[in-house]
Amino acid sequence: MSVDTDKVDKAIDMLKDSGVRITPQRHAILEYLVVCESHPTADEIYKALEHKFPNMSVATVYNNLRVFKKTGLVKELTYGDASSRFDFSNKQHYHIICTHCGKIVDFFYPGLDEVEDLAAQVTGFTVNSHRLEVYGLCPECQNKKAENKEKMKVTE
Amino acid sequence: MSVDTDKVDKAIDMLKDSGVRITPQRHAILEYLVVCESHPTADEIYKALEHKFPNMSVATVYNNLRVFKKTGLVKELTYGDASSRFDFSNKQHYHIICTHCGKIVDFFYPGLDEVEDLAAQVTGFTVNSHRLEVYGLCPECQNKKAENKEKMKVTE
DNA sequence: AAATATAATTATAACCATTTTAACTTGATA
DNA sequence: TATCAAGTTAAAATGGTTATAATTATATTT
Repeated sequence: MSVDTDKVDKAIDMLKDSGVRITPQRHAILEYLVVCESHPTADEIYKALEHKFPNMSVATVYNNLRVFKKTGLVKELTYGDASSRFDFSNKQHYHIICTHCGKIVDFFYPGLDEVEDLAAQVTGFTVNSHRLEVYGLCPECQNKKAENKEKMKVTE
Repeated sequence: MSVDTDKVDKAIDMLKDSGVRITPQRHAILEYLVVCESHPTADEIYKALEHKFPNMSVATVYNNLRVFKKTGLVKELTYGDASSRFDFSNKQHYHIICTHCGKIVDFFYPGLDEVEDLAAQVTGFTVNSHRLEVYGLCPECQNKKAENKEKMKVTE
């Protein structure tokens, strides 16, 4: 709890230093991103806070997520047609995503700087960042799959 | 040309083997994906073929891209709100994307299997695939930036 | 080659995440 | 207190993608 409060306070300070006004809505959105320990969509954030701010607009959520993105506090994970997810992150990390249920789990892996270096050399680009995602089946969905196979055998 | 024709023919055979009917529209979309040597959006494909198929619907383009994706012939690159891009790919490769003009360039980099292995170990997932993108400034946009700085100096 | 069944295509409307707009409110500053 | 910029709100607009239902093409069987 106090760790989270600390995280939020640090983030707030960082925003103030960047000249960003701290409104109650901003504070609440940021706090939720830290506390929820997941990768919520804009709508999830909106719904989670509507009891506290019955008049808050979705636009406010989107506006402020954009503000947070600019400062680097928050990263947006885009998925085509589906909703983006937003990730409050201090440390560089990657995501592994279940292709069956959509669950997202963080993992750490150092040393992809060389990929950036090689890409820069080969293409002539100057490199700023990269994105890596791994796709597969989470343990729960593996079990479900196994159970279904069992059922099939029985009813055969 | 003959290399491309060969690629298309192989892809067609592969589709037939998977029990996919080859319609004129399918053939044209596939051919365009091979020949265009880029990563077109669904709308770009649609526009590129409308002189050949004046009655073709966008839905047909989307439907068939989905069919191609299922067989593994085509990969979808998603970018949140913006249009997906579609990539006809035989070899495993990655993309470097200009954050200024949006240009996408392919590059090769072997040996990210270990990332998959580590992610699987740490998370308990079974891994199928991964996605890596590098972001930066393409040479052209680097030049433009440099030119603008020069201009600033002159008019100062 | 004709008949049949299945799959694909078309045109249109619907969907839904996100952004835009314009009016209004708040907060900081002079 | 007046003023100005920034933030918020509510509603409408945007735009990529998908669903629907009717029509047409394709493959298979007779």
